[in-house]
Amino acid sequence: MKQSVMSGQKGSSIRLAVDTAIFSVVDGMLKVLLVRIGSGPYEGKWALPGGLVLADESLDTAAERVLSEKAGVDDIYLEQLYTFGSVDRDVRGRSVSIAYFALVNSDRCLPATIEYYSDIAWYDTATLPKLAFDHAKVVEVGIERLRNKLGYSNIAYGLLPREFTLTELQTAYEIILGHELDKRNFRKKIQDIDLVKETGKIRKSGQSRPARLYSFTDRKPKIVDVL
Amino acid sequence: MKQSVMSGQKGSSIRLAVDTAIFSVVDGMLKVLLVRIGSGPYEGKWALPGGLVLADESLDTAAERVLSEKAGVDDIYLEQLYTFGSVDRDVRGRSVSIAYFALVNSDRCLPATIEYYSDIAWYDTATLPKLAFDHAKVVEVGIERLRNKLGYSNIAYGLLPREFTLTELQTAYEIILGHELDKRNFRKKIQDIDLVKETGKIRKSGQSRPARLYSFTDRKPKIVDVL
DNA sequence: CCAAAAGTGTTTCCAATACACCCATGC
DNA sequence: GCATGGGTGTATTGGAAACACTTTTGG
Repeated sequence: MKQSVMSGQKGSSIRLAVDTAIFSVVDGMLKVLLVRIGSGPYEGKWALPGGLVLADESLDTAAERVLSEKAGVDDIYLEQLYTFGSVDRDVRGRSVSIAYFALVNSDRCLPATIEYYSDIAWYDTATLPKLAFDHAKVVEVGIERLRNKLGYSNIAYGLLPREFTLTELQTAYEIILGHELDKRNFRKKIQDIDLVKETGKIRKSGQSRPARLYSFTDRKPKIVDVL
Repeated sequence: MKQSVMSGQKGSSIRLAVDTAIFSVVDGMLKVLLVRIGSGPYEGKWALPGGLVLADESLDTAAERVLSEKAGVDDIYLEQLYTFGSVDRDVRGRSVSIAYFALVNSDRCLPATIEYYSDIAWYDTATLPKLAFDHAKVVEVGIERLRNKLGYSNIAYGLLPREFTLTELQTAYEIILGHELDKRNFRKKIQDIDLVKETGKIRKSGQSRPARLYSFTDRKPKIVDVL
């Protein structure tokens, strides 16, 4: 019983991967970015973008690199979600995956939005195809994290463009939470807790009153009681 | 850009470990169980109990096994906390550690409470020694998780004996949260949300009024609005 | 009857909810 | 002048917070 920490066992040679669930609000739906696997036993299946962790990079760095290489996005909101390590999660052999959670602005130009890429696409989270590995679970945990965190943080800055109307902000919240919010109460709360600031600009939107444009007061993760 | 998922890189041979921060409320303090490292570059340093993940066990299983082997505890509250993977977290070479978070009842007989073991001990979280690796960070994240979760779950069942008084329950909350609670409001809330039930028994405690004994209605993790 | 901890009710206040109307613009 | 979405104020209510006294026991 008097052993030292981490002694006695030989190196276990478990493959270590990062997989990221990238969420965005597109066309009034909460979507997640999927890629099609090109070879091996999972060929043709959809999965989250992911890759192996290299020996000389941290987990966060690995996630950023994979995001850039596989999904073509950089500098987006990214946080660690959960680590999955069932023995049988990958038929090719033992692997452990550190799942990440990312958010992109709907206005960002993504490869997936370009026709050319037939093996990468946004999928509505409400109607996902069967996913490889345990990625369905990753998406589920990711949505849960997103819903919770909307309520007590400014995380929404990762989803909206730099400037937006309060109606757009509210709509994003409604889509993610899956239910409607009272307009007056929402605006009151948002303005109470200095989550956003007026830009002074307005946006004309056809035959109706123009809307004021806002931006987040802070584009770094912050804890605030939003709802 | 059209690569498949997890292809192209060779196996990275990163050592994979689990490390667990085991918390308990002892002698009016929030304590964490530490073990002394017996050999190698970290010899003599204190660290969380941990060990390598074996090739044929899941992460949760590895955490349970290590808990049993290194700390002598079984069947306690355990959940995954966060995964740490800085490149330089271990001078012996690249390693990634899946940190776990555990709770034990103060009445459970632990090896650490027996004089014989000089290399395992409960430390007050307020006055920890320097810890090996990034274990100080693990403890910090664990305490944060514990504090948050007390407020919206029945997680406290992991810390209290099967039967306890409401004063004992309140005291545990106060110690962990680090501030006092109003007795009447606390009891009102606790009784509203059927967190605990009366056992019918009472405990005599010297020259004062005997206290009713309660037990948790549920000893499985549950989401409830406690505070 | 005194000490020591258990146990209980009421008032106050603030924040969440519910709800309906006016405003600015384009056509 | 009307259709469209933008923008605001108030009344109600329910829960959190603050607060003090009575009860039961042992010595």
